[in-house]
Amino acid sequence: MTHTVTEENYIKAIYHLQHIHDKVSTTLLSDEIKTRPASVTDMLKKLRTKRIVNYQRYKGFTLTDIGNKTALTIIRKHRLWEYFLVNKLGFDWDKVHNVAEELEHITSSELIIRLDNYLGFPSFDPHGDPIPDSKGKIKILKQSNIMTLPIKKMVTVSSVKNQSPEMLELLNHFRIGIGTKLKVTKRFEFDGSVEIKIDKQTATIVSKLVAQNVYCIV
Amino acid sequence: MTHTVTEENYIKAIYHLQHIHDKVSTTLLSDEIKTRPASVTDMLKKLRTKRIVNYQRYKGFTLTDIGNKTALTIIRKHRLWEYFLVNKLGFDWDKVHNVAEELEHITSSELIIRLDNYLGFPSFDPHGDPIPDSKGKIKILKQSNIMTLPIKKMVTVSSVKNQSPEMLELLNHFRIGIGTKLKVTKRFEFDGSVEIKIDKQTATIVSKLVAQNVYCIV
DNA sequence: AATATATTTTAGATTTGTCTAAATATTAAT
DNA sequence: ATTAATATTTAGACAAATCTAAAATATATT
Repeated sequence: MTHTVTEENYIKAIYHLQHIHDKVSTTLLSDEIKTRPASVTDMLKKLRTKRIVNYQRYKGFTLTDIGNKTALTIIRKHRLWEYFLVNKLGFDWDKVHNVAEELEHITSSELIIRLDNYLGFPSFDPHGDPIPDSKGKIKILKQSNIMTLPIKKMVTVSSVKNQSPEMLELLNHFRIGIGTKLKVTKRFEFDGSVEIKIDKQTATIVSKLVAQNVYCIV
Repeated sequence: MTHTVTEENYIKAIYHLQHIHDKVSTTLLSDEIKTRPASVTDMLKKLRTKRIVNYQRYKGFTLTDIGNKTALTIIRKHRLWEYFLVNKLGFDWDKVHNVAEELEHITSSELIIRLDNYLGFPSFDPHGDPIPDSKGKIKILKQSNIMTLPIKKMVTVSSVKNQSPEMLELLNHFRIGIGTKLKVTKRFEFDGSVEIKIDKQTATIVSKLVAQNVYCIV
């Protein structure tokens, strides 16, 4: 079964929303995709006939097993391309999302097999997000965000939740990236900000918002 | 100025036809693109308003300077991707066209600059076709096809004119590729076929049609 | 439970790129 | 130089994905 680029973008968006909200609504999806709710309804009907979503009018919708599998292959492609862009072409990790957004829709499956092999079968993309393998299987790490970390324990940054360009720019400025080692040295009750030492050296203070979004392996 | 994928395909097709026919007609283009002449007429009007073609109804059309430049950047992308697919991902040279056909429409110009750099600024793609540089400049080689080669002169295969999968499959079978060294040992008047020695070893006979399509540097 | 508010869906229109069939212009042939 | 054949364009329709405005349904409030 093949899908248009638009269909793939809907599938990916539904998958994404299902993992951050326990209920996905037409409005929520329309907001994510930047279309009108009426357009979402039209697309849901189309995806229903393709057996990608379970959908009944006024009763909400979820991805079917097929839909989930499809989403995972799109995400796999996206993250492999991100890995390629950063580790082979030397892009900054905060500049690759939009390009990968286009590359993920290239249809050749041989291309992805070869790309995966060329990259050495990576398990995580440059933002620390897991790359599904060819069967759609994902490696899950036990991670904690900086807010919940014990004091003075050395940890390794493993992923970033909010991946807006603004957030990534900020982290770049702090020299925080995937793999960076750091420890929490102090917490400030007043505003929730946290003092951290990066690579045992410079002490910096990051806001609560940043601390909540940066995840580490303990 | 940005273009849709469809527009880009038209631009590329016009460019291509202009280089193999001295006059390009609506029908010829419709045949190349596999659409109806009526659709071509519609698109020509659209491309005219975008200043990509000079077009007057019933009087034919040509690419403008802008159109030519646009075509060259698309071709540049196509051929860089072909180079990548063959030389980095290990695709066979006869299997890359369709994938490159998709990749050429990825819009990021930074991507192409970085890809070019990553590949070492190649001047020719895996079929021996020149890759326009970032300014659209093309390196031209003096080449002759096997039909016009002097007897017993050692030459190097530099490009293949007809790049249909069938032709490329045939050349693969003969172990003829870009860079292969060969010499003509005999010509047969009867059907125009030619005996060649590849890499000084095996003598093979190729048909007139093959001989006409394989170009070499003398 | 009745009403107000918010959400979702339908109906009908729009844009892009395509099509068919008919009309018009060009080229070739007698 | 007409006529015949061929090529091109117009007119009108269609599918995909979107939109607006109105209708239908669900949820929240009193």
